[in-house]
Amino acid sequence: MRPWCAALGAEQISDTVELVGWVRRRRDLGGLVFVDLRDRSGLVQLVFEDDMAAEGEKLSGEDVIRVVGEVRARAEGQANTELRSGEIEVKVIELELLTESETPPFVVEDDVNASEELRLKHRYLDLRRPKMMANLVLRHRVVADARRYFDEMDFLEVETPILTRSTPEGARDFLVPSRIHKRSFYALPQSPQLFKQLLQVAGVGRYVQIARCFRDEDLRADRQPEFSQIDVEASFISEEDIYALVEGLFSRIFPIVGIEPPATYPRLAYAEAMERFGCDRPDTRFGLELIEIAPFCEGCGFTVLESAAAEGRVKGIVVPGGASLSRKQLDALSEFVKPYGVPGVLWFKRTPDGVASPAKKALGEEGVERFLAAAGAAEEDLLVVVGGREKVVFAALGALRLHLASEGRLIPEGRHDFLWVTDFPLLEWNDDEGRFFAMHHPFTSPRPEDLELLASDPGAVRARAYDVIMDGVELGGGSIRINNPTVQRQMFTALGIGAEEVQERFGFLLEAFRYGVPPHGGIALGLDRMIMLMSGRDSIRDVIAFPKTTSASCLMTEAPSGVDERQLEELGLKTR
RNA sequence: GGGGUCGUAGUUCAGCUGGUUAGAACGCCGGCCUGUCACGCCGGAGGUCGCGAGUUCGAGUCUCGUCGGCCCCGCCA
Repeated sequence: MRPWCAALGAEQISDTVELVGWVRRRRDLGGLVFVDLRDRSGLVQLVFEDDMAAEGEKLSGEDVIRVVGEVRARAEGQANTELRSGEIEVKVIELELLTESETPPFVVEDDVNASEELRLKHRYLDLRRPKMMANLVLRHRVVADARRYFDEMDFLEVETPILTRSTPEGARDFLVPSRIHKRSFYALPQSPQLFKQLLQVAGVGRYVQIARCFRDEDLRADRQPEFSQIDVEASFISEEDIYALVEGLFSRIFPIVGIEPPATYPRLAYAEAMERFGCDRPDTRFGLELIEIAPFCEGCGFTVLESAAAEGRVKGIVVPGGASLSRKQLDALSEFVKPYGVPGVLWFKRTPDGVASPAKKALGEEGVERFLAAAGAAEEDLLVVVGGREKVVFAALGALRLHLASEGRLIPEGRHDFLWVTDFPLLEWNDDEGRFFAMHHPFTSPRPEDLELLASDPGAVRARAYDVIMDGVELGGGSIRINNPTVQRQMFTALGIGAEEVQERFGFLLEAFRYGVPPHGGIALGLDRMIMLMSGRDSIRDVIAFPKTTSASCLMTEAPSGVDERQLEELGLKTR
């Protein structure tokens, strides 16, 4: 095989090699022409001299060429330490222009900042940039190592259907019309959930799949309509087995980028995570934890606080050194929290000149002092307080905490925190629909000691569910599943799904469970987010070869698109 | 569904309170150049100011609408 460009080094000196690749840049000195040749591995410098100089002059950016040349050491002091192949260069003896390139719409180099729109339209050029190619390489290495890891642990990779049936609950499905069965639709899987459970009934015992999942919901920097999971399920296991399995996996793959996770991760109950961080996927790399304020509000003399404490929750954050924030900056904090459904923040300051707060008139100097003392605010500190319904208070302060940390650059460079969040609620009340929904999914096992609450106080039941969090990003989540048909029926009852609907939607699962279902559980890890964190990017688009825009289109293929009338007819469909 | 922000040479951007011929850098084209690696020097071409209305004597600039990119809320695990 031909060598890769960047693989050439001192060992190949005086070898004659054949190279292929793309012309990255030409430096034409007249009778002497240098060309950087690029392939997946990187760059090597070609030299066209004497008779060949005229040949080299004809080349331009992104032309595809084949050369035969002699590897030689660069002269003293002319090595390029920026290049892996910088000690050598290749004196070209023979040149073949395989294909000429038109001038590309943007220069194919790492530090050229073409708009993402343009990069997505010409994704093949974008991927040619070394940083993007490195992301593809990293992704491959992680997947390859993960597969090796699970193979060593006796897991079996099994493919599950992409054309499957629509199930209620969870995200909106992508639907695929059936030509053969008019008015019937397949759905693309939101995850292989039911199949991986059925594989346990089948006796696979330990299942893994790099699975593509589809969810028709609005997009974000970390959300694409199709994404990949490292999907895992096993029989006869407990939470502890899953934790150890995932910790073992991460210890294998994170070192690829120089991150060494601890052998085991701290565990945090959901309720505690919410109280301390206002978030079920806390970033624990910095402080600014939430403080309970409500006990100091009763009878304090400031009606807003009194009623907030009586009807909901009041919590705050102490910002060390935050007393220096200007009025304008404090107003901005209020603006920041408004979208989360609270009226704003109430602030208290302790400065050398005394205390300050918009509530000072109502509370008096002593009142303000009492709040600051209760929150443990030192001189020059700022206390911000938010009151309202529990859900919005947590949402507002959880978001504000992250905002303050990034504004104040409070996250230590190079630090990475891994942790498990456990004991999630089994069910979550939905106001719009007026019923409970499964927080994880309807097959998640309640904790046995909470089982009796399922009928009386469904919201209080804790689940045998867990999420693995890194740096405030949810990398994955899973649960021990229900393997008792009676409990499963109780769960459906709590969800308000009638017996008939259960039979129609999930009959096949319940039937399977009649024939010997092993206790089982699993987890799904977000591969794209994992690669994003490993490569230090802030969007999963950068680690997916051909991603969609935030409006779910592909700028390269212009998908989605209209189709022929005839295709619609065959499917028995009419568009409006 | 809602909010914010951006859209001007091939690219990244500048363009003031509306006013003559819309600029810069990089890229591109031509010329010179034998040790460059962001090569250098000289010269040149290149514009549907996203699109559509409106206000105005006059719109890149103001107003409304619309399309597209990005970020966030809702939604989604």
